[in-house]
Amino acid sequence: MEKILLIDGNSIMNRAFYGIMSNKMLMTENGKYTNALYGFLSILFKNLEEVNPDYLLVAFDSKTSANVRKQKYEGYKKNRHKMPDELAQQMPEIKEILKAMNIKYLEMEDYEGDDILGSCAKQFSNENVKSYILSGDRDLFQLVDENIIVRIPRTKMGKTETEIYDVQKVKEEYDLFPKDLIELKALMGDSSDEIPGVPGIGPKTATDLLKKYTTIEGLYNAIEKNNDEFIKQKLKEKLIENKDLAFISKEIGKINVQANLPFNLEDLRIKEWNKREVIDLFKYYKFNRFLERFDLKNEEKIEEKYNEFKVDTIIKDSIKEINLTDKMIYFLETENSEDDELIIKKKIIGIGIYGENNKVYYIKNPKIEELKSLFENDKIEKIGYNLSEDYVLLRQNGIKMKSIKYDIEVAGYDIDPTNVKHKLSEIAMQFLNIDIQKLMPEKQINLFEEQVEDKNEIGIYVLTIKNIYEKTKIKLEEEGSIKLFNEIEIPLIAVLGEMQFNGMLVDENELVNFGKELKEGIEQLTKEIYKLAGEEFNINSTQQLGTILFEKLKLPGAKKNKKGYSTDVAILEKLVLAHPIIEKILEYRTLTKLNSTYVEGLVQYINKKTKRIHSYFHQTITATGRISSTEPNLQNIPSREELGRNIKKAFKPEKGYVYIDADYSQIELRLLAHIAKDENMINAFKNDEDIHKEVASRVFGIPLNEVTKEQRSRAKAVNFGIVYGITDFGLATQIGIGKKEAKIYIDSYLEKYSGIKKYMEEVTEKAKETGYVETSFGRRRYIPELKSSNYMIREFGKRAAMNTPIQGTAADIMKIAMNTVYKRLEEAKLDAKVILQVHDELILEVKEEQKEKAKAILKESMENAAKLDVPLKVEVTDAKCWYDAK
DNA sequence: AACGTCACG
DNA sequence: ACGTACGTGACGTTG
Repeated sequence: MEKILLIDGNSIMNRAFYGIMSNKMLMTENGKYTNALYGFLSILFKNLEEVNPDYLLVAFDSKTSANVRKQKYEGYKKNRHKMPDELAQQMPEIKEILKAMNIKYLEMEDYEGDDILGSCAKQFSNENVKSYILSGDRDLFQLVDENIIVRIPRTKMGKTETEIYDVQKVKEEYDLFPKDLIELKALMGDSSDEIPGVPGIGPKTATDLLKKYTTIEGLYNAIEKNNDEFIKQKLKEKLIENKDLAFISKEIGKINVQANLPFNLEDLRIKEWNKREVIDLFKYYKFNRFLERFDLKNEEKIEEKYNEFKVDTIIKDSIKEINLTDKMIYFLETENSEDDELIIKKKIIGIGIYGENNKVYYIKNPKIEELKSLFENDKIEKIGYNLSEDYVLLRQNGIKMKSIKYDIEVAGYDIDPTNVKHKLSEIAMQFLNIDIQKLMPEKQINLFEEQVEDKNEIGIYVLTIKNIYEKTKIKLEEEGSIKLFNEIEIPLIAVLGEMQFNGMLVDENELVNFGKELKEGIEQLTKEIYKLAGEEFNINSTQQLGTILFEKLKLPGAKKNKKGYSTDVAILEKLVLAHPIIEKILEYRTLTKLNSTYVEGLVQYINKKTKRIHSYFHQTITATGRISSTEPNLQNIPSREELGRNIKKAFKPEKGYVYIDADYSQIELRLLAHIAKDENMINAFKNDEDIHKEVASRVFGIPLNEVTKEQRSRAKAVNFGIVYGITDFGLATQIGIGKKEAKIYIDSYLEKYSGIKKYMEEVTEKAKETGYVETSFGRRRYIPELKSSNYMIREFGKRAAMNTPIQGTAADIMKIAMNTVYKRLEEAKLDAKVILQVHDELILEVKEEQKEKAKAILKESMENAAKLDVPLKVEVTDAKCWYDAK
């Protein structure tokens, strides 16, 4: 049920005035009284908090509103003290404050505040709204019913408390129902409002009478009919004598709930404040407590900051008019394009360039030649946001950006790679604590209702970039990440841009033909599965499949997940022998995965003009420093299974070119050996041993030449597990053994490779102390999970702490290698392009005659990317398609 | 949008 | 007694 808070403005101002005055007269410097304002707002905030209403109204008495009742009885409020000046001054002021807070208030000529509140409460009750009337006046109790509650604020020892009157509370206090209070007032009167009542009758007598006769009508009826044996003679005389007064009193004491309200419920819904205005008023009245309470001080600081953000945008027709000497902070304005020959489907439509003193030059539709001479000038260092996208945008206009100096998005990532913020507005919020949307000029609408462009938007982006640049640079230096940023990440931007621009040539026919085979298989399998299931269902629906397998076919080993039965490979593989349908489902899954993700999924990304797939390579996504690939993801093209590997046959270089494919052998294990400084493992790599076999020999305590295939494979799983931050459960499920056995393997491993054991202990310990772990190149990842109160989350934090330096250092090394390869290929002026990186694999597309040179450069660059206690080993092949590169 | 599943290193 | 190996992205279903 929705709630409305109805406030008796005069009554609460009155209470606030006298309540606060008794403590201390609040005043501003120029002698204005503010105590009633302050008190009113205190009471308002407290009640808003406690009631949490959906609607809100403040009702005031108007100058003439008492006249209606005065006409009926001239003594009504006749001798009431005039409002003291100190309070009267504050009445218009509270209304100003209410306006700024977007709170509706009302006064009506013929109705007193009470009448307005009563009318609202009764009328909105029909709209299923519960009313909370806030007043200092107990007259309002007559309105109380199951949907109307009266709240009376009370100051007690300097604290404001609230008394809440519902039907029961009224009954307890008056021994009468709320509606009977009208009758009560008719008899006993009300001295404060000067309602006469029947002279000589007090609360006790009145209540007794009403309990017998309910209403004054009932009472006088009884007297007329002489049914009045309980009424003493003297009392009876008083009653008869003052009958008129009693009825007049009833009439003027009764709150009018029939007022014709000049608004509807929805108009009263609580709205946001006009913060600016509220701040100004609170500052003027020196309501510091409220400024603090609503965090308006901070708001105030932001306002100041926003003022500092005033940008002066100067329109120029040509880039030539701008005098740039050594650096350029800029923002490219783009719009989406339909041109499906583009690699990134965006057009450059403007550029903003930082001048000095918050001046930004803006050029609409810059000429390509001018952009070219600017961006290819290596004397001018480029500072901006998401430069790898700009790189490609310019590249597809024939411009090769030189001298990339600073990317604020990459900077934010290097400061904290778990930052999920990538939009410029989010980065601005994070580092500058400003909402750039608020800085944007209001969009103007012209006669044709088209939005008029505003040069200032670009100006604001540029200024934002400049300020984030200055802020993050300091942070990078403080955290010791500046070297990583300058020497690894920044040079990589162009390489990633090149990779996206180059793309990978894909033979669409080959892919589509493979898709046809898959689809035939899928069709056949679908029929067989329906037959084996005895009905048709959606095989792709894990829910429907679960029902078929575990309810209809009653197969064993059902495991539940959030949505029903689990049907993943691990579960299904255990059931292969239980029912022939399982094998078909597994095969169906393989084929549909290949078809939808790798045939249909890839085909749609083949560029119409280049016939290539140009994936994005993201530098600011992963927690460890790896890059990621999207639209499509070329880092998860099937490789492990033969059928899936066929996809790679469609990836082939242009005629006259070959792929050079290099991958790091065991890079993560090598790094584990190096970082942990484990002698046994370092020696194994120095001697170029088969590491899995070597581990099997030590862990199982058998001579090298007696290690079986099975033992080697288990040792391999242990090696992987160690890098991930092994658990007995994880290892057990991976290789299909029991938890106990897995634990024996792990313990034995850690005993034989004690350096690794020590490293795992130390890295988690240090991470707990400092809150972060680091790679060998100073890439930092914070691991707040280590401080979690949740055991699972803490354990996860430990595994991340163990894994990140290894995975992350491998990522750093690959990035270094990529930078070197790119540079060396350029220097050697080879017809060779970097086209793909898959974490430990790097692929070039090279003119056939130059393949040996390129091979040597690739291998050397990768192997010498870092000097470690173990050699880095790289295996390199050339091939006529990706499939053949093994 | 969340979830389950599965492709990769 | 609990629920677990690290890091990703894409697809289909479901609500």
